[in-house]
Amino acid sequence: MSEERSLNFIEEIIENDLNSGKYKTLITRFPPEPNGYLHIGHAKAICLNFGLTKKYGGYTNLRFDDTNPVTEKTEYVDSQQADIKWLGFEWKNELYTSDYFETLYQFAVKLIQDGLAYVDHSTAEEIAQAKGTPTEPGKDSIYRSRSIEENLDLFTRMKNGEFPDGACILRAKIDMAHTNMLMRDPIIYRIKHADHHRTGSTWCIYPMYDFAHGQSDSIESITHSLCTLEYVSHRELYDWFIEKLEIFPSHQYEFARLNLTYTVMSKRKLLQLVNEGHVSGWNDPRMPTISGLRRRGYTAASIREFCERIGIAKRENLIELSLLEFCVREDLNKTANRVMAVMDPIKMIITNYNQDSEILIGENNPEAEDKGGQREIPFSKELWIEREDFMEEPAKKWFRLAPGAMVRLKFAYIVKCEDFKKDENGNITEIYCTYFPDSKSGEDTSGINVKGTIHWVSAMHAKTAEIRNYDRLFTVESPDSEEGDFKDYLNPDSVEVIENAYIEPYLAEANAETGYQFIRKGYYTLDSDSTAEKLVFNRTVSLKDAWAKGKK
RNA sequence: UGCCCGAUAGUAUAAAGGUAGUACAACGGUUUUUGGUACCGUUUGUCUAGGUUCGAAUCCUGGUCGGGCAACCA
Repeated sequence: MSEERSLNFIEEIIENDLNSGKYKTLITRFPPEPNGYLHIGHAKAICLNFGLTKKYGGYTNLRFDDTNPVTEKTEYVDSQQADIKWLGFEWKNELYTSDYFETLYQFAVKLIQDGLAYVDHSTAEEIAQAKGTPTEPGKDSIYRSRSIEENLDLFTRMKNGEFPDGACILRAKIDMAHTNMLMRDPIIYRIKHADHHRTGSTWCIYPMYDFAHGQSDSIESITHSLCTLEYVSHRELYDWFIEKLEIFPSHQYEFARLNLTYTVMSKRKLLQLVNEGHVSGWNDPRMPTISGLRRRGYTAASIREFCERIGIAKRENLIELSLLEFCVREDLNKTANRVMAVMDPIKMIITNYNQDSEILIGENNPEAEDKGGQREIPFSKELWIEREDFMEEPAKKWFRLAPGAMVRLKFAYIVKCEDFKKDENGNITEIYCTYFPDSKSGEDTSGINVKGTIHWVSAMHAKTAEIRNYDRLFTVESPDSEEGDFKDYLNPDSVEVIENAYIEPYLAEANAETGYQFIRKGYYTLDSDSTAEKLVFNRTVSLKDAWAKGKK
């Protein structure tokens, strides 16, 4: 099929199955539990499942694994659907495990009839106690040998709501001494008198994951059921139920989940960050959620590219955040219009500029195929420039402004620094320059060569905006393998808010969903907090900065 | 102390018994009206001990290290 690119181990399995005629059509599924927001780790699974059927044909179902009514909400169903669509994938069928509750119930009845399941009245503690340990076998429950008739009757009564939560459970009868703990008579149905987000109060017994997932795969004729490594030991049970129920044999294959440096990925920990107010919500731009990344300015294409590059394997991994950043820079470099914004302003006065102002023309994106078009940029006698672009006593290899030094103002003229003014504290307040009228960008006849080009905004035309410069959320590579609580390693400087940055007028009409490059600074996007009066920009990622790096 | 996974440059990922390659990172250079981009180059690797073989990252055995497994969660 594909000769050029090497295959990952799942693609190899699929190609073998397709070539041998084992399956004619590939069917996969993405099965999130609707109990939280999707994150970049889910994106890996989404790209895998949908990408496979895109590549080999067939289709992918979206199935909400909603077997636990107390944790699941419609709100999450909606956000998860939106995130998958935004990532650029389309599912064939929108399905819910809860659609199969009746079928699953019948499956359980069959198991009982075949003498392979029983109702147990032991308490949770007793069951845990009797389970044994990985090195010691468990003990049979005293309810294990009940008659089929009695089990049938009790299970019916469980379903009819005759028992309170926890009074009893239905267990598969396998082997209490099995070396795989999951095979020691696993619980398959429990009583929960709780409202389900889709089935309401129709049911008061709900199947456990292990008694729902494989069967749901089977019902949908999923050929390749892909999940993460922590389910490896569940596969034995998955296969056991399919065999005993004599239903379509879906097969489970496991791959390593994504771990990212300077990030936590578990839903529990992300929820904690939200609940304890360390971030503003699930879509805080520092969160690794799809909605957070989107708000931060990450593009769907860049996330898909990232998932492509990290590969699929069975080994535990910790991917460097720099790869994700590379992917978004690579994408935005081709699409983001170049604009100018000054974050830490200092005034520059061009002493020999005698006009009021003029309109300059700027090319929006030299890297785009169509160059991104052009825009007007007003220029005048007084400008804002970046404080860090001036050094009173220039360092070695300093290409920027310093007394007597010359730089080009991007899209405009070459200027020479003639003088500067300080306040009583020694802070520089104003810089005085002269400009070379014949050095205008695009029609430069001055013959002057300068090493540095800096960005600027015309003071009289500037608009203001709030700029939020985000950085990594944690100070250590692997917050959850560090000693103590992962929250001890939160980065106190994960966001720097600049209340009043100066932006060029063109940006007043910035729209969300669009990435901009603030020249020499980074990629930015309009935040949803923006109002007509106050624009807010998020830094998606900084530009590489060889100068800053060299100084360290 | 049981069972199950896994182990290739700093990080990932290829090489189906036959040249250890690619990307990111790092470092150096060229180009540049962004110290960006682009382009070129450099450094760094098969966990270990045996065995099979003309030949082993790959197959076999032992060991070491890492991860998972004892929720009425998924």
